[in-house]
Amino acid sequence: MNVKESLSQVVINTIEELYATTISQDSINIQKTRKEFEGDFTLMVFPFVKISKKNPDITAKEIGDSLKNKLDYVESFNVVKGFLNISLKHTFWLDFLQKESKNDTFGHRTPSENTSPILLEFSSPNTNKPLHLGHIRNNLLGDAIARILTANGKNVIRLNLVNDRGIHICKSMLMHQKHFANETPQSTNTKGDKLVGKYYVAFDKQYKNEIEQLAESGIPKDVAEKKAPILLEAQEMLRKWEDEDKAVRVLWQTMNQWVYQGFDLTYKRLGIHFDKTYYESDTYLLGKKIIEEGLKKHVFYQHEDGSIRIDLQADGLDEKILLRADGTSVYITQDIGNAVLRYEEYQPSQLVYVVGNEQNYHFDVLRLILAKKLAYPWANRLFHLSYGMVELPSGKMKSREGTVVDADDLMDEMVAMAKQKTEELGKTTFSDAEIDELSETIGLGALKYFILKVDPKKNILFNPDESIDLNGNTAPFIQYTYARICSLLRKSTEASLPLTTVDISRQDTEKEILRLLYAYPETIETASEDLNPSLIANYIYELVKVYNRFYQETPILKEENQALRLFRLHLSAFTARTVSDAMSLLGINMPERM
RNA sequence: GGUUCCGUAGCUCAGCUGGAUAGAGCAACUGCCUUCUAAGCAGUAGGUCAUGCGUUCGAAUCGCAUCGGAAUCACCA
Repeated sequence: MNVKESLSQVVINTIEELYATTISQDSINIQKTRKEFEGDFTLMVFPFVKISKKNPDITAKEIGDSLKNKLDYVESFNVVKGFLNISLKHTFWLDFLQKESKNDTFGHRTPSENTSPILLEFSSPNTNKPLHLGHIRNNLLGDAIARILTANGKNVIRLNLVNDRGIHICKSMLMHQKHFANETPQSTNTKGDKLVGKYYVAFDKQYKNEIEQLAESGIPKDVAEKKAPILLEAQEMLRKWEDEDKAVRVLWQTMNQWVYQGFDLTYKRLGIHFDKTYYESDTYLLGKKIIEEGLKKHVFYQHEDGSIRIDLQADGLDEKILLRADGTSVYITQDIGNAVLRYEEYQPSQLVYVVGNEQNYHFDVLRLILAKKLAYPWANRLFHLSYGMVELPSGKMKSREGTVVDADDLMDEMVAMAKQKTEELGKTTFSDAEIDELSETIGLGALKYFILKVDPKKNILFNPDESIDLNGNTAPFIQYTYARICSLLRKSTEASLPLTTVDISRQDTEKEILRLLYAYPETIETASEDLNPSLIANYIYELVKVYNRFYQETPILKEENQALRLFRLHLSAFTARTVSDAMSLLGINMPERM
């Protein structure tokens, strides 16, 4: 039981004794004392004044007296208006440091293998174009959430669903066949996904030209968009693919392999991996049977044009197509099938989808159909982790128009910036190889932190001209703090000596650091429950900021009192470990020197 | 038009299960390296928390309305 819990329990008992009223846990609000007041934790007593029928100050004092009596670690308290500020004995904090600084899994829950897993789908790329900054956000969020859930003791299975078939892939294939048939990644010395992406852009260019030409010959634009010869050819190619035409399938296999080889490099550099990868070409027929069964049960109905539909107007949504008139499936059909497949395969406690907020409506429909129409009792376990778009000053990124920030280019740029900065600062004690490794750690760290520190549901504005900062609330700032502590520990000859008794009752900054460290487990818990890595990032920043103030203002190795010196050393080591652990939950590495 | 999300300092963001005087970073200005790594620290300046009404002892936080922005309402994924 942690302090807040035991304080809460005693408050409940006290209110019962003093005022003969039973209150619930929910009505108790205890938080970290604000730094301008004295104390460690603060209880709001306003909710109890109606019960006590006394003014807030008297009520606070009565509760404070009781807490002090009943809990031996409560040192004192003060009352400011209706706020009861509770100070713990300094030995409480020393004990905490002593115990947890040796605990390698501080803040983590031990993983429970036997519980039903959480399925976490993320990334889910199309194979017709390379990954861009928007995909980076998706991948980083998915990866960080997987790590955070695991730290909170959950059994997480990372899923990727690769969209490897469809008209968009045919567009790239067609352009390759028509204009670039001799090209391979090797022959052009190009990353496979980049090469295929080039064809996709080329298709769009030709398509637009054809529409324009048709329009000039007097054909209305909306008709031209459907009749452009190049589009018809792509559609024909998709039909051949579905008929398993050998030549088309071979080309498709070949080009997808190119893309996968490219993606693998990008994933590897980002530090992303999956436990299982599904391919849409294997699963795209999945939902059809369920729809047909639903039709028999009159959950769905057949429209006069032959398509199968569902009317969701009673639930505030619209009519939705589930199967086309020709019997082929649409996206929602596949997702219904996928969800059922996954449920049957894993019996998950949750199915989380990391997908952009542009698909909010889609997931509303999906959950509604699964829950209300198909009556799957597990449908409420579906959770759409909806994140905001990454926008440029010019607006949304569009692959087809080439207005994207390419994932690989951005990583290169960040690493180059880190390297330049390192050289500017005159870090001369590193070998070339060490500089490269350090630049990778710093550059990628800066990128990841930049993305993950923002609340997932908010849009991110990325200005390529300003790029990503390396100062202030950034990963390099945090990494630097870590490296400085590592340096202290390397220099000290006492780092392995045990903590000894020391009076820290007046060490306010140190106690503030300890209070923050104490909050690490609950931070992981909240981030896990909310599926929100930004809570971890903000926590780290707060901790590091206070530590830096301490580092700057207070002698550590140079402290003459050995007991105090050891205390500060242990505190520093514990901070470094916790910061590093928290950063690892964001997938960010830490350098021991920088 | 319907639905959902967003609106906090010049810019980028914290703070939101209601709590004390709304915080950081960037940009600007001022100090601090003969002392543990200055990728740092301290300070100055910058706010009608979009607006209005309501609920409450207490509202940036909750509710309603209005205004602004985004997404979506596909036989695309």
